[in-house]
Amino acid sequence: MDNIRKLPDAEFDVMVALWDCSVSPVNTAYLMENVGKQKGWKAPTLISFLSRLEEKGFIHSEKNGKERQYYADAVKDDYIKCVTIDFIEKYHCGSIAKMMDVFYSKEDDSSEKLDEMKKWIQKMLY
Amino acid sequence: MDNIRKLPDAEFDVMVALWDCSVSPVNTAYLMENVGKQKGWKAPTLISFLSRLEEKGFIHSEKNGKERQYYADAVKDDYIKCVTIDFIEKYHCGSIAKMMDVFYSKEDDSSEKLDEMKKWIQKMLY
DNA sequence: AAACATATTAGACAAGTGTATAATATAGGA
DNA sequence: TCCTATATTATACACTTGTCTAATATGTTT
Repeated sequence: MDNIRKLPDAEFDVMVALWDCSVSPVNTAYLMENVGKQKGWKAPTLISFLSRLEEKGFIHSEKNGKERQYYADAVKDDYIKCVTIDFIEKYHCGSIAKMMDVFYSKEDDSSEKLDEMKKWIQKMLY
Repeated sequence: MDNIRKLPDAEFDVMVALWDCSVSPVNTAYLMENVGKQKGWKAPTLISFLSRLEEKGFIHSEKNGKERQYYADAVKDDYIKCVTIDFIEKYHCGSIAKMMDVFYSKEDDSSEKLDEMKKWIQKMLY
């Protein structure tokens, strides 16, 4: 329920890489391979983001020889849930239904979002 | 479908005030009354945000005597729709259903969000 | 031990954002 | 017309974010 600090884009991308890898810890080389490269970052750029994430308490690291190993501390689902709640609050008065309205208009009653939601509800109800 | 530029928090708050007022144009005094005051801004702070919004093409203004009148140009629903689509893309792989998963867990089958969605779907289906 | 290769650190810088102070313009009254 | 009150403008400044270059540290090879 606490308000997790919202991360800037680049730091979030790094977190995703950390969250989505099967092993832990990982080193900078791994992260360069998995996000840095696609983003076109130089190694110090990546490490800069990692330092900031560490300051913010999202990760911690250990020096191992000349390398450094990184561990994610924040929990992905918790973070995503927080930002999602904040988002709905800010842009849709806290109402999921209001948010859905955005995707549905009288003229367009073939909304894929509506279908998607129907399926989702069905699944939830069995 | 264009990617509307995402506004920083303070500028968005000003836009909301502009969008949600019944008249147009409005002057700075009105906006101070309706957002500035609650936020604790000094007049030049508000005007600073207004100038930036004008640069970004979200509003335009006309000088009238010693005052200035502001007009919203961007459309609220369009903007909200854009940021919402971007959000779902970034945090939920573009899937509303995945987003709903965040609010639903096996242990907690009394989710209010689920109820809200059931009602929404019902309404949509009549 | 000296030299190399490579990873990390320190520091820097521009752009964007939140915010304000000081300067200027202008409507209205004395 | 001159003064006053008030709105606007011009600037400025600190912090955050994205990004990097130059400096430093360390494991490896000779």
